[in-house]
Amino acid sequence: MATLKDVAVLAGVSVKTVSNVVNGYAFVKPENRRRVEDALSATGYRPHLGARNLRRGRTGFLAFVVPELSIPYFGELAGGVIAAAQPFDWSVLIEQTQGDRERERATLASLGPHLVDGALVSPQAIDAADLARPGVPVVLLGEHPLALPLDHVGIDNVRAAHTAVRHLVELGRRRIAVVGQHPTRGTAAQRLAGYHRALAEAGLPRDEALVAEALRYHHRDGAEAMSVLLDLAEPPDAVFCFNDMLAQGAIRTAVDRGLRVPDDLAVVGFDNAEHSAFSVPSLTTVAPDKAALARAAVELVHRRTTGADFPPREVRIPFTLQVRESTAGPSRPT
Amino acid sequence: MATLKDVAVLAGVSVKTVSNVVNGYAFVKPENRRRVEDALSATGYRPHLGARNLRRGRTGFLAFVVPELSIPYFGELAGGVIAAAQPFDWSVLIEQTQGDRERERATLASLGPHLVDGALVSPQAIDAADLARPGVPVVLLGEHPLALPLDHVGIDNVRAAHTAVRHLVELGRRRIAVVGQHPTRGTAAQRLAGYHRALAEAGLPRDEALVAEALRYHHRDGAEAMSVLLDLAEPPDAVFCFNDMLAQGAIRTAVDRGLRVPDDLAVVGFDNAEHSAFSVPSLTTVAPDKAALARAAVELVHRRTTGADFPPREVRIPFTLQVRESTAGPSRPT
DNA sequence: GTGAAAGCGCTAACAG
DNA sequence: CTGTTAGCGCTTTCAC
Repeated sequence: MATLKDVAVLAGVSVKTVSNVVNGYAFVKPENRRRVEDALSATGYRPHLGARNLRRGRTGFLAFVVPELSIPYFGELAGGVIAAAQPFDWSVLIEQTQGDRERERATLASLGPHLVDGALVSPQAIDAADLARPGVPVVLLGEHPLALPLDHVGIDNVRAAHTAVRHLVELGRRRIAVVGQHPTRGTAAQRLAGYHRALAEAGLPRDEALVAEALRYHHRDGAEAMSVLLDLAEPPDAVFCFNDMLAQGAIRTAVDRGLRVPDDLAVVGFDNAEHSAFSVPSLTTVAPDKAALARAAVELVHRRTTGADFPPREVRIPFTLQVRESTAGPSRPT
Repeated sequence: MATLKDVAVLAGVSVKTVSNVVNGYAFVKPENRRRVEDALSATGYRPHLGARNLRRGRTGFLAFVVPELSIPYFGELAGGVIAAAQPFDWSVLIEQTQGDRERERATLASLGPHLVDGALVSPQAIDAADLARPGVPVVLLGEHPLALPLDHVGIDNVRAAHTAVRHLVELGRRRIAVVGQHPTRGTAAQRLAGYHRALAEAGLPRDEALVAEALRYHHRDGAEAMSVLLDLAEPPDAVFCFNDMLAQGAIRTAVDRGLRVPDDLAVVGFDNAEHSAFSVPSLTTVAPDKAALARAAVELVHRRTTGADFPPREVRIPFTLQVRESTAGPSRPT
């Protein structure tokens, strides 16, 4: 590979001049500029980003820490983050933690300024003590487990859950269950709060038996939780699941037991995975604006990396409730 | 951040000695080793990977070039690649091309040895002329568009398609359609060949009207293609889709038209997305061993980066046909 | 065993 | 406007 020096020798100028041309510095003698440009294309020169960044004191990388890329929501979000980071000349480094607290801790700890300029984190299991700042700006994306003074970009989870459950109430459902309660996940607590608020407003009693836990938020977890709920003496007539995979798993269990969705059981999900618009039945779900989420998070962490100093920001991204067949649809022909 | 030099000064030794300790060089005087280790933990030293790699002449990065991370198949694959790259101390750089030929070309061209040590590529639209080697080892993953002498890791697409279609034949289906034909995608041609072979073996006629194109392989494309197929004078009684999203979209259209799956229309997909085991009906699909795919590809590109010289390798990863409700299930109660 | 010094490819002072 | 030089943080000869 050609280096700056090679180009300089070929063009008969100094490295500085070549560097000036490469970096678009305006004041270069036209004659020299031409010769440099010729040499540039003759050698097929490409700057060594590592060396440039070493010199500039930046790394050129942004970390995106997620539980698993195989969860469609994070896949979609990651795509958005990569796209949003491009204008800032950032390459995105994706780190998977499997939602494991120890790995989240280790990952965060390893994220020094040597490796990345900043980080976007969707923490699952981590708690306050673990979030010792890794020395680079961190913006929490989606999850915000703690009342910590950290930048956060997300939707209003309490309000979103409230909207979802109120929708079920308005459809006349009385025994509304929830799937996805989680011991440490901050958004789970917030969504549960929104659920409780909606119940209270509707004058419906709380029933702890209707709150089902899920640890991994995959289809299987939703299916299993639903199974337990349907075994109750008084099974629910509706269920609000904390993500779409849980919801699809829940629907699967309901159908296996011969229930009709939404007639016997109405189901609401969360995240609006692409699939949910096409499933049978299609899934009513809370739809955050994922592209806006990614963009806002990248922009915020960028401002931090420029040294901007302001109090921790809480950025709220809009969401909508996508009403589909799993709550409002025609009962499917049999 | 502490540098090697800082540590050296604190420990009262030279940089070299510190470097030796950090890199696990055996012969360091115990006394010095202790002092260095103390200084190391006192300063919280972490090596600057960029600088190390600059010096070592490697980048520490592996590129993974995909159309879109929001496609669950690529999300799952990316997760596997990240995991498989870890043992080689590689961070994975994911590049999205949106399946666009120009962006694929540009991405490949930008992948110099300055940026990454190697690349894994799932090319969608690119053709021979564009695959001018970017100067680093490239391994094709999944797709292999051309009869080019390049390393390739994938499943036997002809055989996989043949297996899928034979399954439909054995169920007694006679008008078997295909969704996902594509002008440049190599795997599409291979899957079509497998389809034709299975038809021929069964003594079924070819009918060009039963071959539907799809450009983006999302749900919507499958839904639209299915719609056209169902409008035929003689609509199909089975359809083989080139990925699971197309298949789910096709099912959606069938259901919307009041057809029963699998009774009126049997559907087979490709990729075995996690979702397909839980959808209603669950989807019969070709299931490649994705973890093995990722592992084999990473290992192969690693061997290339060590300078190993051997003729282009073709690595075949096993697959299975997951038979589920969309072909063999009970007709769903109505 | 360890120190001094060179240099990976690049940019930023600083002269000129 | 352009050349020279130092140095980002690290590893690696090469002496000692």
